[in-house]
Amino acid sequence: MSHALIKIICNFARNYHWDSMKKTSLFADSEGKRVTCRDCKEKSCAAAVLNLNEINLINDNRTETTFRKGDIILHEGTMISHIIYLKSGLVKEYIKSGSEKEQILQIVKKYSYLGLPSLFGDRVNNYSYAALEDIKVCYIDLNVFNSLIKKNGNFAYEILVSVSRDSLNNFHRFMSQAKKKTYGRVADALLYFSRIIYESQEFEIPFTRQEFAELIGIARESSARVLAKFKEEGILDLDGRKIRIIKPELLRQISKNG
Amino acid sequence: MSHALIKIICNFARNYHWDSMKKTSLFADSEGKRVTCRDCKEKSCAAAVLNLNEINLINDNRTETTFRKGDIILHEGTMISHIIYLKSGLVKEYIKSGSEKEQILQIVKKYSYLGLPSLFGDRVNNYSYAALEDIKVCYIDLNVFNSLIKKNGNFAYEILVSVSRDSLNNFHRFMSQAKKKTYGRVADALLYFSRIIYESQEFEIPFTRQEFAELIGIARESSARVLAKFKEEGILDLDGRKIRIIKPELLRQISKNG
DNA sequence: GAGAGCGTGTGACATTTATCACATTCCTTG
DNA sequence: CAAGGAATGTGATAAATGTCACACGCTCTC
Repeated sequence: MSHALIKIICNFARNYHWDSMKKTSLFADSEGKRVTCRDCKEKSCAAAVLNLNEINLINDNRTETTFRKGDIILHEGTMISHIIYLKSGLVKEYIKSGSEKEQILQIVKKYSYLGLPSLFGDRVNNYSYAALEDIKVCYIDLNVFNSLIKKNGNFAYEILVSVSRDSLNNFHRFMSQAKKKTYGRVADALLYFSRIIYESQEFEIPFTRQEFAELIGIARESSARVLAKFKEEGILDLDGRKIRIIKPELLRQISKNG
Repeated sequence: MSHALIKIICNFARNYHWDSMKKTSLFADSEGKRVTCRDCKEKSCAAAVLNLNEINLINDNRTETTFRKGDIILHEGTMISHIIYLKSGLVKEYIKSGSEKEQILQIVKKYSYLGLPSLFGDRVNNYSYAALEDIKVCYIDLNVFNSLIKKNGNFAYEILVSVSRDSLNNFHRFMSQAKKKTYGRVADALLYFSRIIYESQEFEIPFTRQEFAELIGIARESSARVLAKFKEEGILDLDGRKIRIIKPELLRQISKNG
């Protein structure tokens, strides 16, 4: 069965995406170890880290499901029972600090796992997750996932890459929040949405101004004022929740200066 | 050679420490896989994840060295050439934002690796490291370390645990900074030193007031005022850089309220 | 022991940012 | 379409925090 078309885990350099044959169809050689991705242009996609048996093992122990916008996927404090992989859509990670209003921590985009660090910690979900739009997720059996990590060092290595990258990203993002003033924070948030979340100069944030302000840790009114000033200065175009960044270099400048 | 006394990597639940026979003497059975730690009381220490061959491989490819207080261990921007493991002492992790004054990110204490997430990222050191006191470190060959991760899934899993735990810790710490006001930040910093770094109510911070203030992202004068107020309220005792926390529960209260 | 240099604490003031109040717009629902 | 409520923008004000200035005390050196 050389070069058979198979369901497979495709290393997308940054993360994995679990998909049906249709979306990430891959060719595998007779051992199922060397694969070629038809869709994915990432170089590291050329070699998958799982063999055919491992791939089948995962496919036999995963379920796929959908959530509607606003649905809660995970509650903080609950035990981790499955690995949850986000196939499509955006998810917000948040905590409810003492039954008050929620605190948004970050936005998770597709091709990411939800709460991976918690898995290797105390196995209790540290954060809650809710869908910002209609999403698709995969539930993977915890034991299967863990045994794969322990049996297949290359797979473990790729997971390490994923966790490390998230760790560094979060570190940078929070550094910025902890050390910067209002203008720098807003600029950072806009660049974050533009470069990391939407990868576009133009996007529509899935938040009210209130939530947006809470995300970056300032007051609602302050965020409105800063956005208005950015618009006035021609840095961006503003239409409700639609934002178009016109002069990203100025935002970077503002971010740099704190 | 059943139960031979060997040099070994001992899983200290949170991290690893590399040590000579003298300090972490372990018994291993004939395969060298099951070990018992004589000193360490941690439960997870009962089973090491490396066999005798792997242990010897690492011991043959590591060097141990010391740094003096103030010495720079790693410069940001340089390529990662070795895994650096901190055997004893405190190290500060910092960045030099644009040749200006340095920005301290965190304190690293013994039994930690330096810059592990960077290793699995782009292999460039993201941060600089300098010794806050006289320290001992181990340099481990990068290829040996990586091949161990890929060949031994259990070892990889333990590294994953370590990276994940750091990631969660940092996340919590920066959350606190990003969302809290001056009093909450100072309280957090004091609890951080007391509980995580020194594990004691009484300690001497290795920083000037200026550096302390920069670490938590406030002005020097503000930190002095807050500390003075804490002293006035009987929350702590203050003598220069020596700090004795008298009422930790009040600090936790302040931290909680922002 | 005198002086320089650094780290530190504290008051006065300036700036930033949050809070409050309210008008306007937008969206939903009947 | 009308009405109500939520979301938003903006001015006035208060509170928090940074900045500046300066004095004190400690250490080091000559």
